Amino acid sequence: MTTPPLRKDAARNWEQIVAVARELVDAGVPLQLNDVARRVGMGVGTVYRHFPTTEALLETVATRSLELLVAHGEQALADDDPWRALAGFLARTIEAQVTDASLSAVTAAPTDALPHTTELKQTLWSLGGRLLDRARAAGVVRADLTSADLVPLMCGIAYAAAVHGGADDAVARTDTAQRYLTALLEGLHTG
Amino acid sequence: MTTPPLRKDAARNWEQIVAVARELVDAGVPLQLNDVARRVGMGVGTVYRHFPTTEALLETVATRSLELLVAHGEQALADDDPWRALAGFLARTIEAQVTDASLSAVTAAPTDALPHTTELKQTLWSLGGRLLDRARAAGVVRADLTSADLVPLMCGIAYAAAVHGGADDAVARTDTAQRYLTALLEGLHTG
Amino acid sequence: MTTPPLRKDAARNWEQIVAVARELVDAGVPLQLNDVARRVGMGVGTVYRHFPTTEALLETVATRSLELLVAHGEQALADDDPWRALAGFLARTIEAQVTDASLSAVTAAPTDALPHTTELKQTLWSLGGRLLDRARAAGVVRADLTSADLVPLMCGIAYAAAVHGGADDAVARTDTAQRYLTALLEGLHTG
Amino acid sequence: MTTPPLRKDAARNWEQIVAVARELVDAGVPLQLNDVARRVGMGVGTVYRHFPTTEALLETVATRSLELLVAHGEQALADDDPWRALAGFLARTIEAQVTDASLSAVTAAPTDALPHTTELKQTLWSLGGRLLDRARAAGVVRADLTSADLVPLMCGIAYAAAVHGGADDAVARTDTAQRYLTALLEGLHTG
DNA sequence: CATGAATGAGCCTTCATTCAT
DNA sequence: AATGAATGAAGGCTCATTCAT
Repeated sequence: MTTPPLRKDAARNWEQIVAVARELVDAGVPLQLNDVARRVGMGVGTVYRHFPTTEALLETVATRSLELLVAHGEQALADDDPWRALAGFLARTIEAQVTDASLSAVTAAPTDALPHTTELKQTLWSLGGRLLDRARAAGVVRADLTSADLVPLMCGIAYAAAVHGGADDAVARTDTAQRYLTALLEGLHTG
Repeated sequence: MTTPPLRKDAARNWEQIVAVARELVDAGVPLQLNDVARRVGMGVGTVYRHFPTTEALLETVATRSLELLVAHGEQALADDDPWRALAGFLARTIEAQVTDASLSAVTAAPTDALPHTTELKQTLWSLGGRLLDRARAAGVVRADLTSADLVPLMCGIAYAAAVHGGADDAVARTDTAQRYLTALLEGLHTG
Repeated sequence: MTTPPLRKDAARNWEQIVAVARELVDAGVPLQLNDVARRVGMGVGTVYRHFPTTEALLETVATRSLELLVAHGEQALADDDPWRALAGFLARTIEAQVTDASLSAVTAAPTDALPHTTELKQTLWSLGGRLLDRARAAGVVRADLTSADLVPLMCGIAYAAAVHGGADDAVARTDTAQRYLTALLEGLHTG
Repeated sequence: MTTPPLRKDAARNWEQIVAVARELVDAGVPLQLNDVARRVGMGVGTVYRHFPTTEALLETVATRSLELLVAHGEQALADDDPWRALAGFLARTIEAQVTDASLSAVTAAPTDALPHTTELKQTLWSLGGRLLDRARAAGVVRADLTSADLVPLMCGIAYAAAVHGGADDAVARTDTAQRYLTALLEGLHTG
């Protein structure tokens, strides 16, 4: 549910705004509501009506990625192998973070602008926690790793890949990030 | 050498500016040259004469930490145990990053304002590279880890600790960071 | 007659809008048509249809007070004692002004948005004028006081009480205003 | 002391800003810092440096009037006749309020932007209080009139004159105001 | 008739940088 | 060399009013 407003034309505007915002995010341009408005060719007020703050818009852009991750997390829980399930989930998370700049920003943010974002994040952390618990119960992961570490570690790896790779070349960044994740997982793996 | 200008009073001004900037950095306040000038009780022009940009001032604040790390890196090379030398060096690096906000910013920056900063960073990366090479030669570290990964990984861990711990409580952040480093080193260690 | 439109549902809308507006006025919140619409749960357009401007709505809110004052003025004319009649009328006027923020605004305004408001105000000034004329004819009031002074003086006293008393505490403001009126009347009284 | 900054050119700017602001105030145009800047032909920042808020500028414009009133109040204290002293002081106050729109605004404001304004206002109220006390001690004024009533009453009379006279024609407004003051004083006078 | 999305002028404020004194 | 006043682009946000649905 991405909660687009009801009226047909308003919905189209909403879509357009988000689309332009996504392009800007992908291009590494910091979101500015006035700027977005100008690019979409709408009045500032329209953009403000749909997204009262930059954060609200950014979170909306990040929503799709969050939802995909949630979907994957739920599938992962069906995996018999607790370690494979956890590792796969984390790999997907990293890939998404590195690919989608809005996701890394929203993930690292301590507070959210939209309730929906908070829900999604909580769902996601909870899925991660369950995957981690299963792994810990199976004795395949370091005992001192808690579910509160998952998000920071994923953010850290994505950040490391960004520092390594510069702003451009998402592919290279993805490779680097997966390499870092592999090393880290090696360190977290037990049994 | 931190390149203080020659004349006595100018040198005192320089020191004062850096001192105030360090306080601001430690307090988490973003550096603004006008702001610094007001707090030091000098004209903006004076501050601009010494530090043409915010980055120049920030790098100057970071210099001490960089120098200390270099010093430690050189000592580490004297250590007989290649793994212990590398691990110790990285531990110090992380601790410094978490403790000194200017350091993490300068370290992650792709470009430098001051030539001196570039030199220091290169020296430091080179020391890290040599420590890594020794460890690789001794077969105690994953072969796919290159010296270009060291900085990003350290930045990533510091970032992860920041995401975990929030802005306050440097002690808790340090603990977290060391825990993350331990896990990562476990993954990098071989033999 | 406060001119409510004819159709039943439209009339209900009209009532609701005015009711909410009165609450806002009483709470000291500046009227904004958008704001009112949101609070009433109607579209802006509906509110605009009924009240083309903020002033129109404000005047409508003030209408009840104006009508009550007119009623009192008519009763006052029946009083045998010209001075008591005038003084009583002014006391009521002041009380209303201090109590009802919409009234003071509408009273002091040089122009009106609604013809009905203009009528009411003229009726009221005319009543005041007749009360004043009677008093002057009886020689109980300063000769240099004209009917054109009545409104300004009442507005002035209400304003004075507001300056004295701050925004809150309508009771204290009423007391103050009556005290000021008493002093002024003492000055206006003759014979 | 109107505290103009020290440097020669800055002082000239300060003067120009205040001069333009005074014109705007006299013309009944609401002060806006950007607007003032444009009219003076300066950058916005310059105006903001001198006057951080609209209120600060308005109070600066009002300062001259406040100072003149203080001066008159001090002279009034030298008058042997307590009633004449008080009445004269109030007459001057009213005249200034009616003539200078900045003064009436600043006088009625519950809080001040500039400390200097607060000082001046307090000095003025204190002078008024002393004149009132003398009159009360001499038994020539109503006992229930306190020094806290002086300001509100003066503001009220000025407001009444404004309601009566409309925006233009300061002369007519002054006459009206003095007439109202006369009536009020008659009411306050005793003995 | 009712709705409420869209508009965009207009106001406010900050801050990096320059340059006259 | 030091000072700090001036600049003005840039960005943020609100709100009265219109008009397509």
